[in-house]
Amino acid sequence: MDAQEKFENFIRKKGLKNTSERKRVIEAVKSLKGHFDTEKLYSAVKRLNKNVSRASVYRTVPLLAAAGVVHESMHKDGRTMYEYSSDYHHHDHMLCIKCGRIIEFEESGIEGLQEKVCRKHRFKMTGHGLVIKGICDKCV
Amino acid sequence: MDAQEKFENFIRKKGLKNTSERKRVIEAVKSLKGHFDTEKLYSAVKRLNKNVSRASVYRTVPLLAAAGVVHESMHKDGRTMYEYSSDYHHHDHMLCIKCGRIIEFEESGIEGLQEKVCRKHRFKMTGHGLVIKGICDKCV
DNA sequence: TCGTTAATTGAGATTGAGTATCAATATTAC
DNA sequence: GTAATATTGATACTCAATCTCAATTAACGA
Ligand SMILES: [Mn+2]
Ligand SMILES: [Mn+2]
Ligand SMILES: [Zn+2]
Ligand SMILES: [Zn+2]
Repeated sequence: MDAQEKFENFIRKKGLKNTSERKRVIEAVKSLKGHFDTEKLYSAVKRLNKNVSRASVYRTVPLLAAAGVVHESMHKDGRTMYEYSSDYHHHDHMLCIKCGRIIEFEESGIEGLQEKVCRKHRFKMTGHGLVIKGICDKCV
Repeated sequence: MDAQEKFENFIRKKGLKNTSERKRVIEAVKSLKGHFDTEKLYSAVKRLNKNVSRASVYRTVPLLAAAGVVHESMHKDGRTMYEYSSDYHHHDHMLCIKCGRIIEFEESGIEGLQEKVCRKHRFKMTGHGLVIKGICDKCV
């Protein structure tokens, strides 16, 4: 499903309004490759000559996350990083403390053990994030 | 090893100075139970009638982390949370999105799989953090 | 103990990401 | 089209975190 369409469904279900500003923010999201924070998204909006205020960009991001158009991926330098993927499926991240490179990985064994731990604590998981910090092979 | 002693060794190795302000910050760390951010630590310093400026408290925290006196545990509301433990051993966290409760857990299977993934990517892990978000048993 | 050197401190200014305000405007349902 | 309501944007504001720099202090060797 297309991002605009996905967001439209969400908006309708919530009784919100599908404004041109929100559409323009989604265009900017699509133009970005990789991981980004809200400030970077705001820059992308301006770069595309879309006129959306900083306030509205900041207000739109949580909606995009709730709609599943973007995914909160990790924290870097105290900022929440997001990522867009048309066909998202879950993964975790390694973060190189020297060059800042982000490596994505999947490990179903870890996912399974997380669920086991949650059952043990009667904890209803809604999301999780694993970040491994260290030094990547290019920085040794 | 005591926290003061541990920090002293670190300070000496780095050629820094063991000031009374730094000692007072460590006293404040010891007075805190559980997880805290830097602002909360600064409050604790004041509560103990220790006179250390905000700037120095903020400057000291990264040193404490580097010395292993405190451990960076997770991000909550965009803030880095730390924790002190005289006999620290690694654990991960569940965070209840309703009440804010933090549950600690250990799962050696996950630790092992992380190492496996790192070997696969030739990544030299220096640290990691897993946060599971969801709803705790008291909030169902 | 004294003096030299470099690290550290603190008060206050500054930065900057993120939020609040509120009148003007746009969207939706009917 | 109209009414009801959500949204926008310019701007002011908040507040954690950092920077500045003169004054202070720890460390160390003579
Ligand atoms: Mn990713
Ligand atoms: Mn903990
Ligand atoms: Zn690297
Ligand atoms: Zn709870």
